[in-house]
Amino acid sequence: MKEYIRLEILKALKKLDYPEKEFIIDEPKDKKFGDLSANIAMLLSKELKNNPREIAKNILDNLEMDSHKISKADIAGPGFLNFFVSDNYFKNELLYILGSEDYGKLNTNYGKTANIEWVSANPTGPLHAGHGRQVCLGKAIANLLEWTGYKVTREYYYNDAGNQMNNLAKSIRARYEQIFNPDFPFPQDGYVGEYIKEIANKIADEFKDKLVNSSDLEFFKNFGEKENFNKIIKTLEKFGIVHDIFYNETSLYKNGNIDELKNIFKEKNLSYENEGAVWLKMSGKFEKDKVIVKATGEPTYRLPDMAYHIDKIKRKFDLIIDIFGSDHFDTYKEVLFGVQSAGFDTDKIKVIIHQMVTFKKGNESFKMSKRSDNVYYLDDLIDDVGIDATQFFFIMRSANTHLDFDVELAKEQSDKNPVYYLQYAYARICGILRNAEENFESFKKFKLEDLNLDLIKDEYEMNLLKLLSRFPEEIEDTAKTLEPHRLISYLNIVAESFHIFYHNNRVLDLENPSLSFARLCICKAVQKILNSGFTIIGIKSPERM
RNA sequence: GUGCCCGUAGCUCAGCUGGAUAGAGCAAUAGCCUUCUAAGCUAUAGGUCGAUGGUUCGAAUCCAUCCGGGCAUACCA
Repeated sequence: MKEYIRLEILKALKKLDYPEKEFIIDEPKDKKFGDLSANIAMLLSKELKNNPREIAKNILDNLEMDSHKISKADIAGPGFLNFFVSDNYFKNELLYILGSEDYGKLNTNYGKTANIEWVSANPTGPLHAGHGRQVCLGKAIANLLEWTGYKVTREYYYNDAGNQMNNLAKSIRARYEQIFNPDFPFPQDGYVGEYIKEIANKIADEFKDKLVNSSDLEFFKNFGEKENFNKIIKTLEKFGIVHDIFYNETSLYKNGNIDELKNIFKEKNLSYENEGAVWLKMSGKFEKDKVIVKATGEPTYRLPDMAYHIDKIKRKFDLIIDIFGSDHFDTYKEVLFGVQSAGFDTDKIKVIIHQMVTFKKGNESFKMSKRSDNVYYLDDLIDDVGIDATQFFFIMRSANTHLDFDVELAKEQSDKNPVYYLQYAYARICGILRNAEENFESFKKFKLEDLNLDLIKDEYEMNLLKLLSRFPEEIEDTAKTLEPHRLISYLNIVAESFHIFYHNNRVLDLENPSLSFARLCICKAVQKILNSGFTIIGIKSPERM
């Protein structure tokens, strides 16, 4: 509809010999200004040295609108062109919603491939609550991309060769040794969580004291990695997240990609040795050059990260998405810089940075820290508030603002909790449909062809239809910006409008079967949109609450 | 110090490709259940959009400076 109006306005501009200019067509906040509004006249006013209202009038006089689509157009305020879309347009859209399998599913990106890499926590321990934000964001974004036509590869990258993993090995070994000798020293920067002891106990159960005084750190590392990964994957499964590919750092050594990249930097004279380490020139874009290979001969995380991104580029995805917390802000810039220096195009890579999360129980807020023993794990959070509330709370705010996660509010099984507002609307509709199915024999024989659209005229009904027809556009916007919280705002308005509709219009009425059927159809359409929306943002559609 | 993010109602936050009277949820106050789920609806109250300048027909939105908070600034990842 927006496009239609835009085209017609452009035609009118041509007729008037006005210059063509980019302008905005948008829904005005106030309904009295119509369904859509264009600001073209104000934008032209300076160039034409004329009063915007007069320009608007000229445009309006030269507009030829199809009355089936636009019932009225007028001028208001400083020179807005306001359009009133005809009710029939929305009613036809209702038929379309009811008739199509997945209204709002776009084919904009049909045939394209996307890779989304997220979570990517190293297997040094279970996911903590703070990880939840990117876990949930990534899940929603991956769904969203699929909904717009992308073939999506979900990927998890982890470092299994670095210092952190050595640290894990040492920590587990120390806990294991302590079982037999309580005085065995624990490494200074070791991981102090209880889960390390659990892993140590498991080793002791299986191998008894055979590994005491063992220098086989590799064994402890592999054992720990496997244990931690099982836990991480179990947590992800609770969200229904399944990664297609787990990509580990080690494979980049095995296939020679890291050596190859090292050579590219050397040949291009972008790296140099100093104090035994290899440094990458950051050519003034960063404060100083960065180490890519330590004096010990071990690469820092940067080099494998760069090699990994180059690998993703070589796999020819049309879109490559990374999700990181803001604490990785600098590293991703370094990595992209390195990839570019090596001669690869990073245009396809989009990085989503989310800000940190603070958790609040009542007035007490607490932060995540792996160093402390007292960690709030993602599993704990899920146990506390449930999977849907977790998913919802993590994505209901824009990723680039700090998130205050109110655990008490999320736990609340009541009207206070914003998740239930949405889900309740859905459950209510299911209730009505059940009622129709069970108690009103007469509706069963109605078919879509029997729907009398003339019976829909009430403002609450029309309001809903207008909202529903906006769904595809909302999907497109949300997908373009990769900001799932926008979709939540929209679904909120849909739910609200439904509740108001419900309150004012009795749906099932034996005296008025045709009207009841019409309203039932509206309910079904709302149900479809809500269900699609919930599926994308990643929460359930409960039939009863 | 430098880079990035944030500062909007008592609290948590939407709104930001400039547009008409700044929105929602929670909290507060007052109403609505013999009728499809009251996890709902209705109404009232609540604001110098951090501050100051600028850009223009028009700024919460763009620019500059300043103030406040977060994150980063490792031969950890």
